Amino acid sequence: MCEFNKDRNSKWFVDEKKTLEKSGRYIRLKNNSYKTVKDILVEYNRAIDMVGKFATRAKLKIIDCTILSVQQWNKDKGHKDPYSFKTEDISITKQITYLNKKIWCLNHKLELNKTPEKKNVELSRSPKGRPKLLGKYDEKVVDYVKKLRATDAIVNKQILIACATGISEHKCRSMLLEYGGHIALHRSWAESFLRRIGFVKRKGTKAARTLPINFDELKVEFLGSVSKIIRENNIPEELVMNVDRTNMSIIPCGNWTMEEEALAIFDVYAAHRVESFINKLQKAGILTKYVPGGCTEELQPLDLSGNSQIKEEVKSCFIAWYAEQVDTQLKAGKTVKNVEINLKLPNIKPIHVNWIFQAIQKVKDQKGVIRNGAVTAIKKILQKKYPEVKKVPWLSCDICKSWWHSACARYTNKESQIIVDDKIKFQCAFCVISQTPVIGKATEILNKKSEENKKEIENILDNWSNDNLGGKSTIQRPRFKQQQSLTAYLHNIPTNLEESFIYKGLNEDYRVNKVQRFKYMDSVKFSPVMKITFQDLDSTIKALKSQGFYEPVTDNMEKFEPDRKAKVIRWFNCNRLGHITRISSYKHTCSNCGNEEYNNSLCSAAPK
DNA sequence: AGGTCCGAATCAATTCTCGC
DNA sequence: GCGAGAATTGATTCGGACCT
Repeated sequence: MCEFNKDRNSKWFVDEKKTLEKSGRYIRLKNNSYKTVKDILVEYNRAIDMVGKFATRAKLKIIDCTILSVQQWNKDKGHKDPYSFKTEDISITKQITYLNKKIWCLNHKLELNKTPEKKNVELSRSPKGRPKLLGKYDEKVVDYVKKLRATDAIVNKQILIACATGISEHKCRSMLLEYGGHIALHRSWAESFLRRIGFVKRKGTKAARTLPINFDELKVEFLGSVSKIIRENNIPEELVMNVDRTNMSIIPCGNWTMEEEALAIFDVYAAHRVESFINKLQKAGILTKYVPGGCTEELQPLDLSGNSQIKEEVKSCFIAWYAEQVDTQLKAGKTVKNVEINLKLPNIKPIHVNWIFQAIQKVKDQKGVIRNGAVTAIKKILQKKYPEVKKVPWLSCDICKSWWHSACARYTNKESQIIVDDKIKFQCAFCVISQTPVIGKATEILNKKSEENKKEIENILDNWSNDNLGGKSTIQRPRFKQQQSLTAYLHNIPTNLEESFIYKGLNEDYRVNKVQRFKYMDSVKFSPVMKITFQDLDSTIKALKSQGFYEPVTDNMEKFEPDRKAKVIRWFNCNRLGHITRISSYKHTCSNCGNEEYNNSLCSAAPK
């Protein structure tokens, strides 16, 4: 707002000194030009700049200046001759009018530049829901994928995984599983990602082949030159040959140098049964065998093993290559949106051939591949014959070598897979019962039922119960170590017992070197397992034998695993061990007499 | 059978709301 | 300010359909 300013630095028209000299109340115009108006306008513009800079959402309007009469002011204050200020009034009115015009212009300008008013303004807040796997790099991947589609490039899950791996490798590789992080980019993640960003599947199309614009000219020229060559050189018709290349058979048909006879197994694809082909194989000393028609998928070992593995290997080669390309380009300073990878055949073909060689080399080293294929074939036939075993993973007992359905062993399919993959020791329920020290002791007790051994039984029971270490505590030798090891492990030791306490207690009977409590890797909490190092082998054996040590059954364990307690189950219907309803095909059996298809309620026999 | 795909269900990780 | 539970949203799993 513009008003008469009494500030002593003001350049406006108030001359305080003179008026104050006379009465201290009167005013008169000191400066009669527009110069001071220009100074005020500079200040207004500075204010507009400041507001625009720091208060972008503020609405600014400059209020115009009211006309003031010097005559009236001085008259009100009791001036003797207020009308002597008439000329000053005319001058000041002109100045104020000029200033107000300028203010009007400024206000009009502010109105035009004003940003449109936003309704329902949202304040920024943290995103809700589960955080994205790639965190802040997710946006980069979104940018890249959208850019790919914008340029009509193919977007699929493999490419997405590859590009996300590449970007992650460049930005923060330590978060990837292969570099010790926690992130593994799987197909399921890729699916979820594409769904999240609103991508749907479309049928891929190829650009239509278009003839060159000058095709007619080219055709005339080409045919003309061919006929010219034939004519000029007198080439007979039968010597005009057309040469082209086509797909090559995977099995080479000549130049083989095998000395001994070999066998090749083919499926009944027509090309494999051409007489000339068979003859060539025979000449090379290779016997042939055809998988019966309609059985290829059951009996072709390659289909059941190698082929899929090769494909997997090639696929992983592609992902690694693509990720590397993205990483390299980002390192070279390109932005995510500018990364371009040449997937055209001339570029990709030679690289692809290398991948195939790599894959074959890798699979070749896996000696079990073909054998597994054959096993799968047998399994398939079995599963057709016995549909109840379909899709149920099996576990082989390390001791008695019997096979158990994972469900019967009370493991989920996932757990079973881990047991198989990690070669974790599996003992069936029967073996666990017969092998555990507890049962061993119990059997020992039962065998001494006679009256004369009563005292001995009490002794065994007393020794067995060890209050100091907790009733459930057991001692075991690590199964992956050799027999001569001086170490043993105490299981189920309450976590409140300190190492020094155990050391002191054990040293009373055995020569112990060191007692060490294990801690969990993730939570750093105390584990109930303690490692004991004895001073000599005699002490070790003595300690182990005292707690019912049993011989290790496998010596190929790669890592220490605590004993898995097998859960023995019995199906209520057939009363057999190790079966559940879904799998059992046995008939109902009476739990009392053991007879099949006999109703318990009608059976009067004593329970067996 | 094995691979692929899809959608529903479920799990997981986070913020928001509300009562104390 | 704290904690329980609701709400929200991303990730993962699972089963069925389909194809070769």
